Amino acid sequence: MSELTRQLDLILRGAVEVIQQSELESKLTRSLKEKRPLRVKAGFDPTAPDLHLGHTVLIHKLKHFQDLGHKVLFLIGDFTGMIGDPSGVSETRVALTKEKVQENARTYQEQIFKILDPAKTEIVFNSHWMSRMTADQLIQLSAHYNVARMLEREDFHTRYHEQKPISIHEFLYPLIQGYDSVELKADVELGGTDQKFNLLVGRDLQRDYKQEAQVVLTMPLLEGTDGVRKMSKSFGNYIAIRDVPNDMFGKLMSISDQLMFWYYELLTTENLEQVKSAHPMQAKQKLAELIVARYHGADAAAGAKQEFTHRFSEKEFPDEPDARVTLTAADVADPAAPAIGLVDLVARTKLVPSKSEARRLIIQGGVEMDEQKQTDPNASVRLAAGRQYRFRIGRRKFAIVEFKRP
RNA sequence: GGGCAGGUACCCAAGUGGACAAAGGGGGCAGACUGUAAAUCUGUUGCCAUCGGCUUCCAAGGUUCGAAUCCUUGCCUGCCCA
Repeated sequence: MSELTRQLDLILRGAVEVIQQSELESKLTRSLKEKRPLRVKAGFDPTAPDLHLGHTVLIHKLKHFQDLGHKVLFLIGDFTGMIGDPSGVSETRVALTKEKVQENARTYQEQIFKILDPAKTEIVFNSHWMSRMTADQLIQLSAHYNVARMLEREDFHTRYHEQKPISIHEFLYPLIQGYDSVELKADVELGGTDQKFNLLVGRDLQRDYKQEAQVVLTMPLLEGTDGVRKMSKSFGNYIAIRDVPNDMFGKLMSISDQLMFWYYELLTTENLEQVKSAHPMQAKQKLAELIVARYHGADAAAGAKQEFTHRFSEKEFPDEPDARVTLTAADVADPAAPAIGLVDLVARTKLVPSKSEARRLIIQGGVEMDEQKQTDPNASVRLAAGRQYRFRIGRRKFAIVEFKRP
């Protein structure tokens, strides 16, 4: 197998689309001939320094390029972040301060270098050139594109037709992202399939600025734990790299079997045939273990697995409860015969948002005290000093309650 | 600048003077079922509480015995015309 084919194979693995493959081939050929690494760019939003598994699909692809000897330009879109991107329609993002951006950047590094090789990675900030751009230059830049083409972007198109707001500055985002490629002289830009439009703007702008157009490589979007929408912090369906081992493990175990295969495909190098022939539950546990081990180490993974089995499979009380409450004489009506309403007690654990919620939970059979289901919301619990009461509150939360005499 | 249509609970969305804490769907939570899942079914989903009470329908005022519903002003969004 020629070196070119070897490189292409790895680069294209898992990719959705390459625009244009012939350009990629000639860039690679030239790179090999001139021993000049390709400049591979991918941009990230600094408002969400919590990387999740969705991001790692892209980061792993960057890693592939690195392994092939190319140079990774990890772009942090701090300029755009400082303006605040309102694209979620519903919520306006808060503009970030310089300090916050710096802090986020450090957080990024800490996380991405669990995957990438620092020696072959350059972290760049687009504020570096964008904050120096004059209004004059910005207007010139915007003259390189027109509104009709902007409206081709699906997101804009849809919102336009659904009569939802589109701010002017949202039009600037694709432009700025494209211009970043010009500044960086990117050979290749990676992005999720949702980024396709923005990536293509980069090609157009590079041509306008008399550069060779970058190759665009799109990667699939990873669905979140709900299996429907893309993984995103704002949907609350994400698994963050920095999730503690137990959470990470638990979240991975809660995905559907179907989604599990997809995760295997995009996040691991496991042989898919073998995965499919294994028992789904065991396969899922293995996936969870693999991923936890990647970010937290093998010991943590083994621990998380054990904890999970203990807590959910066997429904045993965990080593460390989610809440620990100590009651004193001040919490009971009659210190001589200490007792407290069940609802109040459950609310005291702070594992439910309100007393009404506690009441509901009890009525619905979601509360156990010392392995006994409690279904009477008006019940009161008699407390013996020094004794620990073990509560299960809801599906997966546990609390220890103790009454202490002063 | 002018005209028109809107702003309802976590989200979408009904309601257009009293029976509205507010239909329906999504999401969440719980129960059943399971493989710990998913799917499905059932219940539940403002707060406090024993009856019952309290605070909500963009904001502030007003009309009324009574307002999410009517009026005024303001803020926000969309469409059309300039």
